[in-house]
Amino acid sequence: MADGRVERGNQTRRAVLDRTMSIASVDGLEGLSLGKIAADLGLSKSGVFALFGSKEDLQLATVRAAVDVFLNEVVRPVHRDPDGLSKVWRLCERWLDYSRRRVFPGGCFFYAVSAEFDARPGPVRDEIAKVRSDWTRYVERLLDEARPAGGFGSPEDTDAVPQLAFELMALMELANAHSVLHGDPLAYERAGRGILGRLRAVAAAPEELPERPPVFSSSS
Amino acid sequence: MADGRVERGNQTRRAVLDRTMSIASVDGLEGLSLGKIAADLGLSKSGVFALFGSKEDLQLATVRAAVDVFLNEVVRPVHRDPDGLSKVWRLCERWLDYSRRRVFPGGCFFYAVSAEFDARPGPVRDEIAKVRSDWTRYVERLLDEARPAGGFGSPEDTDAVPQLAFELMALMELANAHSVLHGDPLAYERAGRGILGRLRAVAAAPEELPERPPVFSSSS
DNA sequence: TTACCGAACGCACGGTCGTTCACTCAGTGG
DNA sequence: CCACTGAGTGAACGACCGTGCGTTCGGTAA
Repeated sequence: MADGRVERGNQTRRAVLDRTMSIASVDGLEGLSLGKIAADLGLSKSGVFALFGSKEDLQLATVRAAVDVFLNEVVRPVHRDPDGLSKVWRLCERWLDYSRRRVFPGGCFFYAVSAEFDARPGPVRDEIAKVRSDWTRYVERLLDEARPAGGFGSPEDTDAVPQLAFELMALMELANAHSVLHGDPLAYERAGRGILGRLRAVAAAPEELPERPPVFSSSS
Repeated sequence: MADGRVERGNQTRRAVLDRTMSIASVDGLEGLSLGKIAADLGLSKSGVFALFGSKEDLQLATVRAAVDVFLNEVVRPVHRDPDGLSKVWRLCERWLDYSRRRVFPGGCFFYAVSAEFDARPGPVRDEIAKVRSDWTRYVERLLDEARPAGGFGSPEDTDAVPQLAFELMALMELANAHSVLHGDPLAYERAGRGILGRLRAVAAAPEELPERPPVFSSSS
């Protein structure tokens, strides 16, 4: 089996999700409208509906599709790099670039939908919370793996890694928020500077990290 | 003139805005519904509509009302304190407490509506952007005023203040986001620790700042 | 008293929303 | 060949949306 009927369905689903990811990053997952999507893609409203079963299922599918994009854009490019704080820095660089390049037109997809659903119980919020936990744990794991290589924090300070992960993620997210709201690319430079500052402060070999982040805002 | 008729209108307006601020911090400004609000307050839909002129005007009025709450909760309590990094720290403490106490049930009002409107042009987004700029400038001003007192950064490093303001705000906002999404008060401790770390790193007299933030997550 | 003003109401409007249902049609598996 | 399945259609549904209009009522000012 596989080709023909079901494959056509998968392609349509993919096309729908490409649209909904873009829309949701700007207008939120609640801003998705079956009618609008159908009109955009030249389909019938009921056809789009039937492909996903319900609006909530469409929202969940959109979140999962965005995870896949995020993994391709941010996580996988550095996944095989050698452990160390340089790898953490490259991951952060990828993240800032993912936001800066507007892979999703509204900036980071997960920033938008987290803020939208963070206080609204339900399956969508649960999925978003799970995705964010996974991301947090991944950053912490990379920092943990950098410990023997770069060495930072005293071994008994078990909170150094989550604390540092928290600070890095905070800088990345505000860069996204500030840049999208004010259209100011300088925010990415500030975040990069802050991240490098934190990483160099704990690094056993700071010279392996750049002194300054790449410049995105040409003021000349 | 003044009393009687128009005063009654002002009281109703205040009651409406109290509701809309709460709703918007959870469901967003787009989640406001004239019908719902009217039903909640025992008014007619058209009555609520007439009080504000349009839904967009209601959204704008809600943002401005939230600014007033924010000023009362965060800014004014420390406004007369003596300049210095201690004042900056107290401001950050007030902010974290404002988020933690859920002055707005969905956490920080401006975090919610910024993420909602950051990529959606229009008067509401412009108002939100202006409010955030004002807040940023206030933090930077306090840091600037702390310079002669506490002294930090070389005088020619004109970017030290905005950079530090960016990092402090990033930590505060992620604390709010993480706490609302995951119900985890530990985030406030992490933010406080990060903020104190940054402030103590630049302070001429670090002993005037606490070593650790107050503990909010009782794990015992 | 008379004239006016703003709050608040009731009603109806045009539109959009998510969802349902019966249906066609084409590819799949026995 | 036949039975079946899933993609996609089209019309209709009930609910809710923001908005406009005409009106009522009570407080204000001449």
